[in-house]
Amino acid sequence: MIRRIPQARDRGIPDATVARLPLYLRALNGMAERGTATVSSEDLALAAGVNSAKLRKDLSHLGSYGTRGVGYDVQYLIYQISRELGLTQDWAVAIVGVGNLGRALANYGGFASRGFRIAGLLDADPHVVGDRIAGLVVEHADELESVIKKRGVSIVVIATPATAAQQVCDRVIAAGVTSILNFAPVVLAVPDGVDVRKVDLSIELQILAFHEQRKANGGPIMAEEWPDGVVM
Amino acid sequence: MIRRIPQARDRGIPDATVARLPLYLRALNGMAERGTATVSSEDLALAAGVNSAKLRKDLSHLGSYGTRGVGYDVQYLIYQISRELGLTQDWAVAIVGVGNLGRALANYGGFASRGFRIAGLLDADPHVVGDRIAGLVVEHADELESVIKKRGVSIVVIATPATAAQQVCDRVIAAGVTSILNFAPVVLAVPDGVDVRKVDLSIELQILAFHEQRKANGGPIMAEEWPDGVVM
DNA sequence: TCGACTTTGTGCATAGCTTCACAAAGGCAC
DNA sequence: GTGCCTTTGTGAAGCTATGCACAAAGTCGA
Repeated sequence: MIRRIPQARDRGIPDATVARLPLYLRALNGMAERGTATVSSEDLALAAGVNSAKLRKDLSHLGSYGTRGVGYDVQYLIYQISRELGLTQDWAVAIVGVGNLGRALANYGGFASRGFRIAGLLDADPHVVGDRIAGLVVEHADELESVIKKRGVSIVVIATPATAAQQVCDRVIAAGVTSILNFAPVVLAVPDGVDVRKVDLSIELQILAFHEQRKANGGPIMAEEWPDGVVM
Repeated sequence: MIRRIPQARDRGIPDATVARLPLYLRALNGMAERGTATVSSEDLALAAGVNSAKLRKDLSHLGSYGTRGVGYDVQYLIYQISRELGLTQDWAVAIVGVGNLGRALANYGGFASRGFRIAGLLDADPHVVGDRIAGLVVEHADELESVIKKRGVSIVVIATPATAAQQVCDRVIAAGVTSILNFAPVVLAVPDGVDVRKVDLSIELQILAFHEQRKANGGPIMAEEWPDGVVM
């Protein structure tokens, strides 16, 4: 779950908008690569898979960066969104837990290109410590606090088994980290002021199963359960 | 004209509720393992990391399964939520793209325990085809349609590079699949009736970076001073 | 049986998000 | 400049989600 942070009154950008900005950014980067100079809200919305009114309202929270009758300058908008998201600076990220998932994350190219630098890989298993992955040597989990402090890590990714997650979480918070991305299937308990985002692979499948079952049953309302409140 | 009135037993369950049911289910499973027979909304909400009123409202969409003065029977509630999510049946899942992420997914234990059976691993790379992962032999992507049809695959996980994702998507839809979990960083174009859920690792980090930047800048007060800072 | 106590299920107010629809603003041709 | 065209930015309306607060419904001891 995401803990809400008190936001600026004037420039408090809605959470729903923040969650979509990376989407716009990716669509814009694709356009920039293809040499597109300007783009209308209609076209950008299409590329990002949202409705154009929503896109315009989202962008209006950042400022008035479009030109009426023309659209948005691709490069300028990339810059503004990047700045808003904090991607114009370099973020040092540590990944704790170098199992299959941790390795996948370490090798994922989408991080480096967006200002996220993997500054440490840590694991508690002596058999894994010392391995070289994505150009980094895996360090022992005992080094967690020192890695965080020495390398200025401000975001930690937890990719450990569920049983270890809370302990790792407590330690990184004690070491001053306030942003955590959690892949372990547990609800982490954190004090106020710490942001936790959770990615749960099995939850997504369960949501799909729910909808799939519904399709298979021939519609949203099963005859046997037809409610009294339905009016014809 | 049919008008749907939100009500207990109405099968139209809000998306926000569906997204939380797996969370409750996990908390309940933990309690069942520890031998807890009944649980109050207060305690279950605590374990799932939500507010107890929200939990009760969510559960009320499934039906009236609690006992006032006592709480919810853990086993019974597990059954009801599982049934609602469609987890009492077996789902055959195919994973396309056996890179680091595909391997991580294939080895992830959280699937099998919830009725998701990995029925196929496919990849286009001849060097990977034939590898044995999590008890399955990787098959060539050319076999996609036949694997889907022969093994009754109803959910496909796309863990390919971005460039291959849309093509894979088109093929699985043509083969009759209507539920897709996409890990590739692209917006998939799909016809009506097809469900796509997206997990994007870098988006989550970008959202964290946004909040982290806010904290670092001293919070709401500072925000007011940015707007006209940079001119292009 | 009764009364005290616990906990659910939900009406209601509020907050947040989405979408529509259009005036305002800019470009462009002449 | 003037008029026309395109597209933004946003007020307002409608919809969905959240959380409070409490009546209703149950348990339990005496």
